[in-house]
Amino acid sequence: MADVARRAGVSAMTVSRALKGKGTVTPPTQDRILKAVQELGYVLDKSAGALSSKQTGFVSVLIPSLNNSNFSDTVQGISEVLDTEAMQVLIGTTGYSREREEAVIETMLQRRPEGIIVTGGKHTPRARTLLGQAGIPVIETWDMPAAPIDHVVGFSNAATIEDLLARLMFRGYRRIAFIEGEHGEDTRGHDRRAGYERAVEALGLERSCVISVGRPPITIEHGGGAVVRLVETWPEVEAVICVSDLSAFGAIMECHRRGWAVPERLAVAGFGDFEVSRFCWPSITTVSVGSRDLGRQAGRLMLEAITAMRTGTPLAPRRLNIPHTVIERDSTAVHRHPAATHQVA
Amino acid sequence: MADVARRAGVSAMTVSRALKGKGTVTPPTQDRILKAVQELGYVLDKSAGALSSKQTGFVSVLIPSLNNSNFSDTVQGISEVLDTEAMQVLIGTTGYSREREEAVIETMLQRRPEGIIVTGGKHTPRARTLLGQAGIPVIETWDMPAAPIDHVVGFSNAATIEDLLARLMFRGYRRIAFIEGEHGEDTRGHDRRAGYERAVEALGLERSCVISVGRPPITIEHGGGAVVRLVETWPEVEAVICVSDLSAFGAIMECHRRGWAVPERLAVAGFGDFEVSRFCWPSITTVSVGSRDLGRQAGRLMLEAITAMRTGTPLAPRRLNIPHTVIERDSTAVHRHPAATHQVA
DNA sequence: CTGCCGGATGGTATCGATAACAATTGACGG
DNA sequence: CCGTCAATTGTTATCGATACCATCCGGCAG
Repeated sequence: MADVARRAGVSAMTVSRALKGKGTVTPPTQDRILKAVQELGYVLDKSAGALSSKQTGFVSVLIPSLNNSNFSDTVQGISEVLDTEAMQVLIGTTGYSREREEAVIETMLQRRPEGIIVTGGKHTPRARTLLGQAGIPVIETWDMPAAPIDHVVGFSNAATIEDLLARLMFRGYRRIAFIEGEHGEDTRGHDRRAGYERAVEALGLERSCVISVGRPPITIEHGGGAVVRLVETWPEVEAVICVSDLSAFGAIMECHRRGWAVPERLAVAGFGDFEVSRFCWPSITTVSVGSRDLGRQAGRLMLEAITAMRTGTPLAPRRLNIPHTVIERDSTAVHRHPAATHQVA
Repeated sequence: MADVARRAGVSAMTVSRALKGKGTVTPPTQDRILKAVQELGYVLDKSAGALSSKQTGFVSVLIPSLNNSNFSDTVQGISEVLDTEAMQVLIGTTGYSREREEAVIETMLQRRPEGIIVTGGKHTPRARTLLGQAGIPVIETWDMPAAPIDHVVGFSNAATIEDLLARLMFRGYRRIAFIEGEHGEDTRGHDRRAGYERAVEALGLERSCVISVGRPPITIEHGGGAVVRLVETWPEVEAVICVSDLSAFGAIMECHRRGWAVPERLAVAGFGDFEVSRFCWPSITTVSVGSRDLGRQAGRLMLEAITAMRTGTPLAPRRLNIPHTVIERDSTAVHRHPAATHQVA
């Protein structure tokens, strides 16, 4: 930077001001500086800038996996918003493990992000401590924890499945099963299953039929395996809710393979409104939470919180409840009950 | 850090050494320091460390989109390897645009990454200059450019499609079409199409039938729309190669919807070996380049290059050609030609 | 004509860690 | 009992930019 300053005949301080558009620099000076920058091929060093200004321009985002389009959509939404303020997203993946999450949080904090967005509301005690003491805004997403660390932009996973199940019941389905991963790791999946159990009871359905397959993340393949076990175990089941659209898709494809008509023999619903669900044949009934938009909202809240933090007045914890929508499609389009008269989307 | 040093009764330098396991610190001293760190809840500041050591521990990775599992798999592979050396990946997305790429590169360089991995071998002139002058290892992936900037870990997109087309021909297909996005943006898609054209000519097929739909990225939906246009335009076509598995999937689902049997009425192949292709009904013939492994190899090369760079002896440009595999599945399983006798996987 | 004011620019200290080198310590052989 | 060496720890300068305050300048009111 000193080189640039010399060449432009100004001080380093003025170069710094010119480069970030802040402060006041006379147009001719500005031009001379930019020209010098150009000629020397100089590139600003933000690490150094971060050190002195204490503003790293980073926001950390932790997600279970990049390979799940729900989460990568959320990241995209966050990035979109943060880009407008020249903030950069530092992505970390936790592999659906709380221990990994703790480790990743620790690594991330060494980079001094100005805020951190995590997926889910369940964390190891140490992770909670780390986040709480970091002195930066924290946003938990994709969940609605009872005792948030700081801000929340999420929804109740249980509630989404309760609504979905109610909708299926309204359509006339009575024997409704649930396909999920084995417990312990994927807390959001666990919550959805809890919602299923609760709804089965509340709605007075006959009994709950749950098939657990594999360790999270539950894949397309798991869905296929699970639906076979389901039909063998409880042939009378009329519909099944899968913990995610991917498993629902796998289940449907396996049904095709075996000649089980969907939805006639078995109706299938998922969660997450993945792109594949909209265009699958048959299209898949699902719950949409607007992953991308969820990300945007989290991003906006984060910007606000960071601004507040810079001003010295931390933002009081916010709690944004993202609405979800049950999207009924062809995979649950058989009306088994006379009360069902709606047109299916 | 000074606080920690005081509490542990040592100098800051010793704390620094203790925290990074480098140098030599007596076990009791080490313990005292770690205890002090614990008690004070101190977290190392790597930005500051980066400034003085000139090692940021960052590697930038630029991909067109997070939403494409090929690319997110590659990132995952890269991360896996870099994690072992405590290097962090800074992801940037370019939205399939070279202009965006140029802008992202510029932003990234301000963070002083120790290496940068980009997708594709086509860049704006300025982007090339920036990368070339950055003084760090550069790896181009997912392509095999004639004039690489530095290292390459990739393959020829054209060659993959040539092989795929040859395989379809061997299976007896003669009238083979291609579905792609509109040109100009997705250079890899463009290369694949070029491979198609070349193969059609080389193999003496009747003529090339190309349907172009939408701006990249080509989605599932585009595939569905394109296949309809294809069948309307050239009813005699027997097989179609889609620029990616997603569009192939969309095409197949649309065929189901319209009662066009796959592969009997129309065989469909894709590119990329997405998870969806393996479990789709019918399973989709595709070309696999092992995205995750490609990432791992790029990661390993990057580590080597960074080590070499730190030693002061830049690594001579390497050129890793990643082998691809045509995976034949049910979506092209009709044998139209007596010569075809192989078992389909 | 004088003095004040605000916009533009420069000088200096500093952010938090680490590199490089200096100093200290203890062990061991002669 | 002393000198030497290696292991351990401390001291100082520095990385590159920016915050903060000082300075300079021209314009304008009185």
